[in-house]
Amino acid sequence: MFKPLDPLLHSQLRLAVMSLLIGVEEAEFTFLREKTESTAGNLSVQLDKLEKAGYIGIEKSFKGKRPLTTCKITKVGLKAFEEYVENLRNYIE
Amino acid sequence: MFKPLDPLLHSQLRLAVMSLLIGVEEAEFTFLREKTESTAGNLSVQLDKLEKAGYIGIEKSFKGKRPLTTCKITKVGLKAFEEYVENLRNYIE
DNA sequence: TAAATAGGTTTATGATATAAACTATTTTAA
DNA sequence: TTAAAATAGTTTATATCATAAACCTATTTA
Repeated sequence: MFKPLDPLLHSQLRLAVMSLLIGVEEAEFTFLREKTESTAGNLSVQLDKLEKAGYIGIEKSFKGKRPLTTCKITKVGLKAFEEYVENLRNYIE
Repeated sequence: MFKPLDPLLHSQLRLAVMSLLIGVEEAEFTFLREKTESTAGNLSVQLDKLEKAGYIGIEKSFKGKRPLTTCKITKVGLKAFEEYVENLRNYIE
């Protein structure tokens, strides 16, 4: 009936990040920060967790002379997200 | 875009409880415990929080000689749940 | 060249979810 | 008839987590 909800995704900010990443090829740190209206510190921590779980990939490079962090959802992440949503539906429908 | 999710509802067990209470006139503690597969301690704590927020009403009585705790969703609780679900949709659709 | 901005990371803390331990009563088994 | 187990919870302890504050380094601007 109520399947457990992946604690990594059952978090407002991480869920928002995953939601954003599903719609795009890849996204920059600042883009995610603006869209989620989060602080940089919080976003940084949550991105780390998603990366460690293998849900997203993070690439660090430079845009001109400034550091650039680019995020991309992985197959594992996409699958986890879909399963989370599927499970969540039992709670809200 | 991403509206904040009511922290009181963005919790697996409390959400499950509210989900159950929406479907019924009222529900006993033991019913909720079985359906959610939670421990009694956890359930007790979460019911308290829902009650303190005014999302549910709790009545204590007796069934025969044994204590009986009965829970019921309130109008405030129903509205909060509906708003939560509405906000959540932005994250998962 | 001092101050502000950009693009983050690390650290501190307060809140939260959860289970373990506990209470009180009732039923069952020996 | 009393010891043990079950019922129906509550209280307490803990470990984790989300979050923002503080911090860092390089770059741009006044």
